[in-house]
Amino acid sequence: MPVTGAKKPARTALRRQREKEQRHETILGAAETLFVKKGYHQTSLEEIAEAAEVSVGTVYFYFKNKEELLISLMQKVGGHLRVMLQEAFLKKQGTMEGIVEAGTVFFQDFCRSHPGHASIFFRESGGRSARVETERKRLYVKLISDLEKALVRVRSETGTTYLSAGSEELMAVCILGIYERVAEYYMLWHDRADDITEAGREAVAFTVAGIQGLMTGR
Amino acid sequence: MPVTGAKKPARTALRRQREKEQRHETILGAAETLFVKKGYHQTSLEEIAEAAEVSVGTVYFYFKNKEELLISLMQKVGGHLRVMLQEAFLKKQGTMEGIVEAGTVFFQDFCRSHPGHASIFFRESGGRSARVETERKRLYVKLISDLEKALVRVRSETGTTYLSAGSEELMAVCILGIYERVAEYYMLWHDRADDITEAGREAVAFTVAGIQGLMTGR
Amino acid sequence: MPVTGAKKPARTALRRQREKEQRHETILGAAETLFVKKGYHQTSLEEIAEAAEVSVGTVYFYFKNKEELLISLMQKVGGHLRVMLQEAFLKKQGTMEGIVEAGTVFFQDFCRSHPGHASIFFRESGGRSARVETERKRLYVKLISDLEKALVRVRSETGTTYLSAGSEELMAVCILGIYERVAEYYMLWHDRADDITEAGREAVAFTVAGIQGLMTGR
Amino acid sequence: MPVTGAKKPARTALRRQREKEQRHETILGAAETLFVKKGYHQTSLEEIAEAAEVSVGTVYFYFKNKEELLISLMQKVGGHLRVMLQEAFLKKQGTMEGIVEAGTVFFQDFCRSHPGHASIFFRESGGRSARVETERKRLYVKLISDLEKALVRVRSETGTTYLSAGSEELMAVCILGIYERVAEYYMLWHDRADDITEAGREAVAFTVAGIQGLMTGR
DNA sequence: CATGAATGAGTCTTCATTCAT
DNA sequence: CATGAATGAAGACTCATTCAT
Repeated sequence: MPVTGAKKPARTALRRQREKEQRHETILGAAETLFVKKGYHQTSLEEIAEAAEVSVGTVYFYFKNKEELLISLMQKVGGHLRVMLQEAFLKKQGTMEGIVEAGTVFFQDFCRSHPGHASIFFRESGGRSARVETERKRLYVKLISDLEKALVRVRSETGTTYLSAGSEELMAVCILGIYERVAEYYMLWHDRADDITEAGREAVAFTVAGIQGLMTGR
Repeated sequence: MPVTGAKKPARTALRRQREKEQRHETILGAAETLFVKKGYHQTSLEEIAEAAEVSVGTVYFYFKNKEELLISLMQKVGGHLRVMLQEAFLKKQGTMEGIVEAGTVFFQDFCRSHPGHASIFFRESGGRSARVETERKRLYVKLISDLEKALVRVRSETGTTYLSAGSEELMAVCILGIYERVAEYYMLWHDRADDITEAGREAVAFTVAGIQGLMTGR
Repeated sequence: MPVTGAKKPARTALRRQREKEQRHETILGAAETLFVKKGYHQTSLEEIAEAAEVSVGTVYFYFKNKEELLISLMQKVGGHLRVMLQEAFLKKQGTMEGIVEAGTVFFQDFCRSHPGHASIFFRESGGRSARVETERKRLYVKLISDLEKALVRVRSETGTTYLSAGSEELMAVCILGIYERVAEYYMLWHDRADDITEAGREAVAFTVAGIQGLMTGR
Repeated sequence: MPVTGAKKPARTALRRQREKEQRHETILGAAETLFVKKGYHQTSLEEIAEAAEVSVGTVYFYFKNKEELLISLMQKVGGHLRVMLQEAFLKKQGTMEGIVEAGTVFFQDFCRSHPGHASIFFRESGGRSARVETERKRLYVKLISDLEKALVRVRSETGTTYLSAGSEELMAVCILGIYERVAEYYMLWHDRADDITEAGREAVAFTVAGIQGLMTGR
């Protein structure tokens, strides 16, 4: 059939496209593994290339430079985290349970299934070049803003008020801080993979109590 | 008098000792300033030497290597922070007010008078070499342990219990996470130097509420 | 008609031939523009391909390598220059006016209509690889030889002699040196596009006087 | 004697200073040799270091980067050339003989004793980075300006006028062009080391005749 | 003790060139 | 013929560290 004949090149092009994306992912994955294990500065591009089973030049074909590799990783992880939290908020929209759900999702799903992600996002991203720092800030601010909005909705739905105009922002910042440190402490330092379940539960309880503590009307 | 003669070298030795300590401090100060401004990896030893108005070799006389410089700094800052918090706890021993006092001291005194310290401790220390990472962990663990003990005392003095055996530890971790992120968010990112006062106050309220939320008996 | 059928592929072949030549020119043109603007070493093959709106591989189909691109350009420009000068000599064969004409053509026509050509020939060609250097020399020698022959003819036609046996060669070299430096000085450095007219006129006068100065019989 | 004792450190410091300068020269010399032999781009910094019998780092201690090495060389050579020409002009101040003297000095002294210098100045300096190009221009402009001033003096001393207001500049440019091409043609290409003597003599004669050709009053 | 010149291993990055599709 | 992804050798440059003076 001529139709089949005509389709062939299209198929090839598609396959190529797919292969290209796969390679992009492979390289990113190799970088992630190494950054988590050895740290950004302690990882050389040659190592990344080797781990991804490509040449150094190929890494540069897919990523402008080493910094871009880290930023891509941060964005991927950050985006992933936002999506997870957002979905949790939506499940129990406008209630404190949404906050609980989000925390649970963070500690049970995000941390447990991608321990490296937390490492990239909370540890490797800090104190690098100006460019990285800017991106890190951008991502944090987005996450905080998401949390803030969820808290605003909780307030308006429950018909209460918070201590001050900036309370939602402050609480969002606190919650992120809790997530961050608890994750690093229990997962990356103590490797108490099962403790994170229990710790996460209590951390969420702490969070909820903290929020309620800043509510004035009831 | 021979006594005078004998004393002279002692005096010189003392002066030398003093000068030595001063130089040590000068170098450490120069490193701190630069690490805060440009980041650890972006600062070269030559820059540090220049800023301290000594030669590169002199820096190596006082510090084993660059890493040691960062570790010294972390220890200095970490020690300073511990002392401040410890004193706060002691003022209102065994009560929740001690926790409040500590938080206040952190946000009002520590952050406001030494903004660079927070940067060193919370940002520059992360994701460096294994050696630095170990030290960072050690310092965090100490701080957490201090907080934990304070919480234990509060519990026993107030005659309550917490949710679980690990609750104190978990809460300590949460509190440190809050301190850390709030400090970076309001001070280092937004440069809202005055907002930290208000934010700090609310963060402390959040903390207290969180702790009380994990108390079971009342 | 079968004739039409037979002719069709021929036509296609012709078109192909034409397209091929066009592409060759397009690539050469893109390379010229970029070499003039950024310099040979500062221009990458990818840039050339992009400017010519073809792929990198295509450039390699038409030119053996990057060096070949520069050499082709040099040959094109050199050939062009030779033709222009040759025509000028022929117009007023064997007289000093032919020399004048050639100079005028160089400064008015060559330089003004193709400022990039002078740049390629006089600036970009120098100090590259051995291969390029050889080619450059070959082209210069040809030009000098042309000039030399013109000077020989002038001498024999006017019935004079020059200072020595090598005078024609020496004068040819001098003249090329004048062309070269005057062109770069007024055109490429000072961008005094109109000054080149006046300067060219005087440079020609200088040249003529120089030649006459080496004539012994009159 | 205590005086000797006191002087010792001074002597050491002086010797160090001298050694430092020597090393600077050694590196510059090694670079010159290699640039002349292989060309700037074909010479790697490692080769330069090896030729100078120092480490790569040492080259970077004395020169900011590779470009700086070339620029230093150009400046050295350019300065040297200027001094030689200047001295020649001064010998026979304000007369055409000064011009003759300068030409003679260029071809006999400069070219013959430092064949590499001419290569660096006239060949290696062209078509490099923007920075180098700027410096090259600056040096050429200075040389031209020197020649121009000498020509102005000749005019005023001899009580003649030139064709136009820009004639001196134009003639200076022509003369430099002649120097340049004649040097490269006879020395670097044909390696007719003895021919340069004869060619130089005639080139000077050509120059003088050219200048006189542009003189209007007599 | 202080100095600062010297080291050189280690890195990132570029880019001409190739070749499977 | 055209494409453009892949290669990897080559090179510039940095910087922590050492050590003779």
